[in-house]
Amino acid sequence: MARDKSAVKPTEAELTLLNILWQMGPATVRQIHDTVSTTQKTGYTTVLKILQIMHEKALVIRDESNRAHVYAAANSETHTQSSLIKDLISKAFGGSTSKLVMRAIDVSTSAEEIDDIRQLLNSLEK
Amino acid sequence: MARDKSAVKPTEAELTLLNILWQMGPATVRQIHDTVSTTQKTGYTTVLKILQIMHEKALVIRDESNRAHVYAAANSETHTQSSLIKDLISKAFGGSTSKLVMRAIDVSTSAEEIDDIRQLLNSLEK
DNA sequence: TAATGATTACGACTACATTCGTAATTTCAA
DNA sequence: TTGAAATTACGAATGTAGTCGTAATCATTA
Repeated sequence: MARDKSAVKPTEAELTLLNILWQMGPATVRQIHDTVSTTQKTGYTTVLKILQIMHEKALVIRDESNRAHVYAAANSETHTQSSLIKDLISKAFGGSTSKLVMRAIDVSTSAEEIDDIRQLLNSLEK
Repeated sequence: MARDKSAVKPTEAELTLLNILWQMGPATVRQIHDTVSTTQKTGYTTVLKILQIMHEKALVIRDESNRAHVYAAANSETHTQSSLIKDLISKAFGGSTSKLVMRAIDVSTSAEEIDDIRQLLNSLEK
């Protein structure tokens, strides 16, 4: 049975690459590796391999028309964030979104964060 | 270098058992297995093994004074929730709590959830 | 005391994640 | 056209998660 697309949860390394793709837009392995190298020491073929696996899992799409394949995230950042958050809510918050929000709020340290959240809530009040 | 206690992120199976321990309080392997069996078909020794690994990782504490060891969660549910949420914020939300809260809100389907969250925000307004 | 039943300990096996070396392939320039 | 550089493909090695069978240990009772 083929796995439902939304059921594929990216691993940690995969999420790192997705973040780069969301940031840069479609990119070659070379470009992705250059970017990831600024913060981590990861080999070129490691990045390549992970992208190939992500392609099998349909986490990325790939344009093979040129010598250097161009990879792009298959799902939007928003979509992925939602699926990760739903996963966490169901596994660690008994399915209660408000419990997660409560916890998120008391984890916020900076005043700006709290202010942002307050504004968010105000905009809900319309 | 010994791993910082708060750096230990429970795996999925481990989180399942932690949820049971938070619910039931300290319990034997037999009790935990009985509970987990109501929703999953997991062997007794599987549960035992995972608890032993969790003990090595210091995710649980263990009372060995009796024949049947009694296990208990080493950290509170709140503490663990906070650490999981911080992890998710840093890996999928660019470190922004308000982005996560925003996403959590538009993932809430039920009216009660939204109401709960609104009340939560109101109580912040004092 | 000895057998039975329950529990823990141990180790093996599968699957997946991560890493990277090496081979094969392709492109471009000399 | 051939060789160097870049890229993809392949596969191996390591580590962790999850699963469970079997052996060893312990306690109770017949």
